[in-house]
Amino acid sequence: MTELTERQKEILEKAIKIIANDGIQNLTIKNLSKAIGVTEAALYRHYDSKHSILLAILDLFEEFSKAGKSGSGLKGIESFLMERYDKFISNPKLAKVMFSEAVFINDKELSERMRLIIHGHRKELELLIDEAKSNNEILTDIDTKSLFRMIIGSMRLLVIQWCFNGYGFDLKKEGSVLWNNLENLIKQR
Amino acid sequence: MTELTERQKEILEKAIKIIANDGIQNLTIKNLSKAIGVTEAALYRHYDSKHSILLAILDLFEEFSKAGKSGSGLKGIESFLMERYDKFISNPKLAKVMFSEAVFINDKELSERMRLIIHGHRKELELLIDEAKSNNEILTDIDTKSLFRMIIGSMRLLVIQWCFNGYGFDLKKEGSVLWNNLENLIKQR
Amino acid sequence: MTELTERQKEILEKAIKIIANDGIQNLTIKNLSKAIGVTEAALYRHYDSKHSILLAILDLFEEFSKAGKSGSGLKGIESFLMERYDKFISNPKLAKVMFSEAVFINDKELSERMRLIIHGHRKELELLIDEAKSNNEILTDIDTKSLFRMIIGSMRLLVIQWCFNGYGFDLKKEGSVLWNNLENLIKQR
Amino acid sequence: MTELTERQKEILEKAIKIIANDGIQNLTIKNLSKAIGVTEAALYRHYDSKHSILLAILDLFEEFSKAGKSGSGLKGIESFLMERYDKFISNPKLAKVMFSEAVFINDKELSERMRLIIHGHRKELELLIDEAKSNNEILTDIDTKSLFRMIIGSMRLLVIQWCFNGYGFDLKKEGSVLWNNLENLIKQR
DNA sequence: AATGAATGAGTGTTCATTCAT
DNA sequence: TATGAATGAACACTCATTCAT
Repeated sequence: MTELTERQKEILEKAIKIIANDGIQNLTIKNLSKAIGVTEAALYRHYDSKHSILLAILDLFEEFSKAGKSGSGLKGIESFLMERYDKFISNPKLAKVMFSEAVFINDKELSERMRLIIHGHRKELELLIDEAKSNNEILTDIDTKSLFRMIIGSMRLLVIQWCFNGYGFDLKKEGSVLWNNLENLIKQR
Repeated sequence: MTELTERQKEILEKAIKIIANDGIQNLTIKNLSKAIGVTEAALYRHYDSKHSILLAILDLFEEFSKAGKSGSGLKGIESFLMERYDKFISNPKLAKVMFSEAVFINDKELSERMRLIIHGHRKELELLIDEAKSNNEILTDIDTKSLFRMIIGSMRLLVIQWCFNGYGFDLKKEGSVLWNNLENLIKQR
Repeated sequence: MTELTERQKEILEKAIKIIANDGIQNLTIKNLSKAIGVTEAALYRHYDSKHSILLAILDLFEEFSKAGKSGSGLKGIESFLMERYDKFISNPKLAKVMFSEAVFINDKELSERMRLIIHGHRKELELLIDEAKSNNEILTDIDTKSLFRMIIGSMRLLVIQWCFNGYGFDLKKEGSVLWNNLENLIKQR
Repeated sequence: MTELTERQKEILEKAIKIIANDGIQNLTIKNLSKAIGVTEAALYRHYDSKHSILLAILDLFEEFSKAGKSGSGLKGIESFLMERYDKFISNPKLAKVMFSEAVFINDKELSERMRLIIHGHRKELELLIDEAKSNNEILTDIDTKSLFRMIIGSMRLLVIQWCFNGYGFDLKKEGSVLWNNLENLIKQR
């Protein structure tokens, strides 16, 4: 919420990079300060603990994954997906960290916040799915939960594959193909 | 694949439990030995390093996720999924760890092995998908990659939800519903 | 209460020595482990924190200052004092630490326990003073609080002088002189 | 003895407060600057090190405990005590710090100066005691050292009790009672 | 097969202090 | 006069591992 200083932005960016590349276990104050090129003590001018750095990363998640609310129903689902692909492309490392839910597992406060963010996304998409059903745009005889799992599950797997392949393919294009195929399947014929 | 002693089995079981509940960061020799009820030094009688314990967990993964090869084509896909659900139910903690790919991220050897296991699964399922296409059991105008992402992606998300909900719903039943819905969508009409 | 191991005794002894000679501020795990001749980590086999080492020192205080209950009334007061002088002589460093109440000031738990120990001593001595009054052994027209302050205050100052003079005089002898003088003053004539 | 600026006075006052309340260990530049409401760096405009702040506190001690030289012999002793009680009441926190000799123990220069101040007081009072003896105002068969220990020891204990009780009783009144009682005991009859 | 004691490297964090602005 | 940013050393403590018993 509060404005971040340049140093704070740098700290978060480098921290995300470390987590994405080498795992949470390698996010140490020492590694982080080395990556930035200052001493360990210097970090504490900008964040008063490692924990607060992780909290700030979660703030970034939240900011990052705020929807643009463009469209409703079936169109809205597509926007939801495509917007997310765009965002992931704009910050691939952050995407990788976001999809490693285990990252925050060992801290009650962090994992709870992560849970809330994910929960928010689900509610948002389920709403769009129900809208699309009401509009008779998609099949109504498949339960919303299953549709959600297909849509988000396949997207998640695609993004994970992209991350673990070193971002080596065009996520947006593959994402479009995936969605077109899925859309055709669930569309009301 | 040498036989595991009782103690070794106990060590792996407790290690998996710790990772699943509290994250990799809390898998320390101290925590592990405490969970088992021996001294830290005692662990080294059974495994000669923490690294080799993690390797043994990956062996378990491999063992665990070996397919029973029952059926081909569409029937094979269903068996593949249902078998997996059964296995996850039989060892929920291991399931949780398996789906946290970030767990092994910070060790080249471990993450490479993990990658290979996942790759094996993909090849296996892609084969079944192509079979089903050849048999004209499922739509042929959807690319195999997309089908794979839908099938496995939705399954993964379902299992993750199950894990993070504390195994609080009937995974097999929900998995069946999910598959039936998806099967109906992709079946040749 | 629980038996101390040889190492634990050594740790406490060296810790007391450091506090007595160089102040609480110099009681660091590093200094302490160096004084003992082991690594810092080794200390944690024997006490699980610096805090618990300080608590153990307070246990020692308590043990140390338990009265032998020899005598009542005026005789009891003398015994109380002489026993204490004997104890201080038997462990001069501990005496020095005991008389630096500020040592534990910055820890709620420690300072509270210290307070209780001191309070116990006061009650004990006040009882003896009141007994001596009842027995008509000492003047009854001086309030007990004042008598307590004279007796214990002068003893404390003597011990402090002894400590800060490097234990350079005969505490027992000086203590006897002090007490004889004070006794003559307060005795019923 | 150069004049202190307002800021310097404030720094010393807050430093004394911190030492009195939370112990020397909590007198850090960070805590001190926070208490004053400036940055850590700002302190160094006014004192060039933590050490020199402590030295300045000792200057204050010296200033603080300079006798008014009102009276000689027995009257002088009373004045000595009552003046001190007045001063302690006027600056209770400083009193508390002054009676925690361990505060300066870990610095050769500081502890030596403290020793000298205390030594000065002793000489001063011993002079008065000897005067009172010469005047035949007090008993001459008690050695001066013992008298000193009774007078100063009991006063010290009273002040310490006052400090650790949160200054919760009337020090002057209790001090008068104590002295009257002691005076009656040692007066030539 | 297990223990108690130890270790060297590393953990997150705080210390007093400096320096450019 | 004061600040924000930095530093090197130290802080209490934990890590995986070793070794004699």
